[in-house]
Amino acid sequence: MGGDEETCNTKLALGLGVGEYASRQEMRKKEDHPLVCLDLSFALCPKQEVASLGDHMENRSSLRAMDEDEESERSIGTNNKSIIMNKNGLRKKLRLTKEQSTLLEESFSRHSTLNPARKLSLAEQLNLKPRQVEVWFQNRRARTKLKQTEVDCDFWKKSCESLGDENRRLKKELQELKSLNKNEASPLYIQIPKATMLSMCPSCERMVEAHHHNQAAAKNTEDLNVVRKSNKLQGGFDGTK
DNA sequence: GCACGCAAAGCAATTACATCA
DNA sequence: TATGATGTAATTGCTTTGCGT
Repeated sequence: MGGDEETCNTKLALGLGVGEYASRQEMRKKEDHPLVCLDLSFALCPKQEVASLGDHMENRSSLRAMDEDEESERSIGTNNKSIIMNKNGLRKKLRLTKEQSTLLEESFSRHSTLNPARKLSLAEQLNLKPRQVEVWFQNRRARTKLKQTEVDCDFWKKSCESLGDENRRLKKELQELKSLNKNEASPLYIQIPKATMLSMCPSCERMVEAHHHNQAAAKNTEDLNVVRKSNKLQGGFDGTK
């Protein structure tokens, strides 16, 4: 963004936006008695900019977003990369096209993290801002993690249920043996087969014995950490941290 | 070698918009 | 048509990591 535009935005934000910015709900409340001056600040000074200006300029997240927005705002009017606002000055939410989603998914399946070069090239390819590509990957990683958590949760739930069943069965067996022992005083030695239950851990995809579940869980966490570390390393080789 | 500050990147939590039933 | 549920883009605030001084 050019220096002039930046100055303009800042002045508008301080003069008109800060203190006057309202959430959507507040906006709705105010619709009965709209303040004319608000429209200007909404249209020219997005929420995060107002917040960062109002709070503290050292907020790095906001500055990061601002930097990239400023960078891409150079292309305002030339394509659809700019922030689209509706008539109320509220940000219109982007919906990715099927093609964009497909390409992002393909890219994600190859590598779930981005390096700056890949981010830029994807953004260029998809006609999106680099920040939007970055956000998509972040949200995608979160979705993947959530899915995995659900799978893990399901697995442990089932494991818990079958362990309960096994426990009940063994208790019953013990009772039977005890009563048998009372009736027949003979010191008969019965070898009870070790209760073994094999199941597949969804995360590490190992066969684990039921009584080793806790150990497996610990190992599982370890494995995940190793994967995370190696991913980070790979990212590092790609040029990311 | 150690402490410090800074920037970049990632993540969790949350917000807010769009869509659908 | 209004409304609640759901999916997801976007924001915010924090932590971690690497690098220069």
